[in-house]
Amino acid sequence: MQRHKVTEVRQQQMRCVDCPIRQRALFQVVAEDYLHDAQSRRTAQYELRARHTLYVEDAPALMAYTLFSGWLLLFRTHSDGSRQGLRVALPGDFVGYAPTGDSTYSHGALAITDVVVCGFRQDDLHTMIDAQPDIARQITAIHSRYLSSCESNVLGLGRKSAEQRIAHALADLYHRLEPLAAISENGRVMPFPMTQEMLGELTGLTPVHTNRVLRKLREHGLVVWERQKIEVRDLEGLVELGEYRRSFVR
Amino acid sequence: MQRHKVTEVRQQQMRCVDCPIRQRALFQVVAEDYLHDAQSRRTAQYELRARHTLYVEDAPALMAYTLFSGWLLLFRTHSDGSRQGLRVALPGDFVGYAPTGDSTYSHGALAITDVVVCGFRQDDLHTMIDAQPDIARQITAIHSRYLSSCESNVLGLGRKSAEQRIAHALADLYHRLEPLAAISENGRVMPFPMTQEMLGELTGLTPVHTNRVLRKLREHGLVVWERQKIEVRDLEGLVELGEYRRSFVR
DNA sequence: CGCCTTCTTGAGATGACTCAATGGTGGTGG
DNA sequence: CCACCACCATTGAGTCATCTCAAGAAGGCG
Repeated sequence: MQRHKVTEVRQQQMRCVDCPIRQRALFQVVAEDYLHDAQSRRTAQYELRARHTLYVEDAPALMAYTLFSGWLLLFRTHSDGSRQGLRVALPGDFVGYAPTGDSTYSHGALAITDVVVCGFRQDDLHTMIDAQPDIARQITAIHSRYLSSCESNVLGLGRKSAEQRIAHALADLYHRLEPLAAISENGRVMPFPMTQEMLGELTGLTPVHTNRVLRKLREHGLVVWERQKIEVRDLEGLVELGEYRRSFVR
Repeated sequence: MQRHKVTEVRQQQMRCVDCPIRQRALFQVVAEDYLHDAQSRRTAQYELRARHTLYVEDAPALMAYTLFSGWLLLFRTHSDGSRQGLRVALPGDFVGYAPTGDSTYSHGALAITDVVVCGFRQDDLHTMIDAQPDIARQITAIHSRYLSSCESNVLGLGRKSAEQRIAHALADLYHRLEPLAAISENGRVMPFPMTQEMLGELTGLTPVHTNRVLRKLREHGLVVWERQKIEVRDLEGLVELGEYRRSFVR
């Protein structure tokens, strides 16, 4: 437990870019013709600046989003104002889905970097699900992965040391960034637009302790923190320390 | 983090009671005729004794289960052998679902009490989903609730004190037992078949500290622990301390 | 060029853990 | 029917991981 207060977050009116779906992360298995149908629905592309929120917890869940570019931090807020990170969403991820029309978001979503998303109205998604069982299967599959990843977080926060939790988080991001071709050629440097404070929110640590742990990881020759980047010196060691299981994320 | 070792768990061959579905917690919105179809599929009722596992993490997820009677503890195991509880499943809950045929269980399920479950083959569930979008919607709704509850656990383990976490867990169980008519008439006593050790697993605490926290809660006049029972003296206080939000569970 | 955010390090406090021992309680077998 | 045993709950004493408060250094941006 910790009571560290978090830097304030700005709210921003999203600018609608209003162009059709470019990517189909959500729709990989959907037939072309149906995808065409999806495009005719009121989906739209939005831009959001870093440090602004895409949606906030407990608000009516009107839209769900596929992330096109940038990173999002999904989080829950504690009564003392501190944030607990739940998951980092990367390009291709599908966030904010709610199963019924009257649901609220169970968490907030904060733009770590500038972000482009494709928004879907939940109503439309529900209609699509009823028409296309494939989509339903896909959404349950997505939810299962998130659930599994969330369970990993519970295990980590409940049982693992700070070092293990950070190692796990970094190994996770590395393995999820790899298929996005976001890792440098030699496989050592990954982009890391989060602050240490955010990494602490994700792993349940104070910024101060996060920093100390990163120093330890550097001293152990596992990773080196650089502004906006992390050099992974020993991926195997990171995976092993964090007890990262690849299968749990995607 | 804690390294406390957990008492060993027995494996048991499940006895198949081989009688048709009696309850339809999973199928509340499914048309009667389809339910009939479901009964013709190879669903079966099983009994499992307390302290035995229904399924273990990483095993191929062949079956999913609707819990008829008894309590289950869903958990993940840490490399040091300690267990982290994820959720207590109560009668009516649907557990062990996997979205694809080749998935493995992301967690284990341990019988807290003697238990009766109805087992479904995942293959059959998938077939049913494809035929009946309603079921898909229902499963996504169930998953969304579990996900939300899991997110609450992450928030709790990351940000809340031991007292708050235990208060949250007890408030949660109280509110979920109420609709099952499991609370005593005066609304004060709830059945509590878990050991303090298990409650500690669920809240990320050692048995010893769990005990101390329960003493504090008693001294504050919130709850009184009795063998197999908990007397809730101040439900409001419990909810407030644990920051329990009813909507997050069901 | 100066301010603001982020990172870094030190020193001390504290919540939760570990080890250890005692006391109930219910089940089981002689 | 009683005695024993296994499991669970309880309490004490000491340790350790992580937190808090505090201050300084290092970049980036207007």
